Amino acid sequence: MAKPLALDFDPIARADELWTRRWGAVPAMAAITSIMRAHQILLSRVDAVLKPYGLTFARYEALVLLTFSRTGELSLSKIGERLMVHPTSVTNTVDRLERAGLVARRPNPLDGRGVLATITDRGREVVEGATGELMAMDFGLEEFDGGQCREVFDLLRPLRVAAGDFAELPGEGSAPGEGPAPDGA
Amino acid sequence: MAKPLALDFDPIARADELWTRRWGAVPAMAAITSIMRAHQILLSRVDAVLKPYGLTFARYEALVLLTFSRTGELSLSKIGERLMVHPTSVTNTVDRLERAGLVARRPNPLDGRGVLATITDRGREVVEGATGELMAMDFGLEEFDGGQCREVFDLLRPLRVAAGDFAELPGEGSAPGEGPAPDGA
DNA sequence: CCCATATCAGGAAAACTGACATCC
DNA sequence: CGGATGTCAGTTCTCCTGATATGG
Repeated sequence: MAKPLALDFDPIARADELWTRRWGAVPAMAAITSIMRAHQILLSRVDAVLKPYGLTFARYEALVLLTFSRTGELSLSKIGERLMVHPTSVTNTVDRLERAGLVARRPNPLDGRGVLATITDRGREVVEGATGELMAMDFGLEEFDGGQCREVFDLLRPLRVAAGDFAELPGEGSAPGEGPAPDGA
Repeated sequence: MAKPLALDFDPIARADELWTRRWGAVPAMAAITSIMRAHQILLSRVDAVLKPYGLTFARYEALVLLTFSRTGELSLSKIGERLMVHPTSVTNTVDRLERAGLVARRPNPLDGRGVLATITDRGREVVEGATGELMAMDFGLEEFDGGQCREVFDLLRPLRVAAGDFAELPGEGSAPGEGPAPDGA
């Protein structure tokens, strides 16, 4: 597509060699660099698909989250909590979704301080369309099968636990996808 | 540190359940979300360490790259190639490093179009100090051992290959750090 | 009163596009 | 000339830091 293969060697593996020679073995260096680059690649792939919908991945995630709630609405604080983003970022995200007519704001009847974001019909249409395209390209992970995706999830999970994203529940079982649900929904 | 455990469940696993119920199993969704979040966590950890040095991770990477070259200097185009960033981003990064006195620019004597970025003595001091601190905290991957870091690298490598970062060389061996891993997958 | 919720102002960082001068 | 190298201008997006009005 764009670049016809810039390098004839793996830049991260090369850096790891030089690093080891100078400062000793630091496997974490290759790992973090890999994650950074993977993030960059995936974000660009996904954003390219989302662009025609006027969405970014962050906005898309917020929209999906709303479709997951029974009533189609959530308080901004809950959105921030689930998506692990700052309150000001939530405000910004909802602002843009609102301006695009994909969500609507309304005061929380149960809490005078709070604001609820409600997904609109157009919002649901957009999510539906974008999701179809994203699923068709496996969210940018086309070269990974289900097992490898699962490996990524499992491997990275301890990091999220350590970061305090959530408490490890002993009885739950961490499985996404399979688990108690076989396939039939 | 900051938040006392916001959730009592794994938000990604939860999303995956709801997703499966609505659109069918899409293991890529949990994988990409995990990578996005891991990126965010690691970047915030590393940037916190780098901040006192007036560095970001991107600038730190550029600085390290310069120490890897024998002469301590590289053309901007080569920096961009290795770090996988756009020319304008390289210009910006070098601008800031130059303003901080960590690198110096000079015209490339071998190519009138080119510019070389040379690391200064202060630049070397700063890299040395920052690297010591980063290694002490395993680049934010303290909860991972060497084998797990290696797993992350191996798992994510096909993505970089597919993105055209570099050509897969058959004779080379992909191993960073040690050679053939004992832990046969 | 203290805390939570949300917003606003403003700044920093990174990425991208397009245009451009320069040189191979 | 076509192509590569940097730079500049300008836009978008995200994140973060206060400060603030309002309500629990």
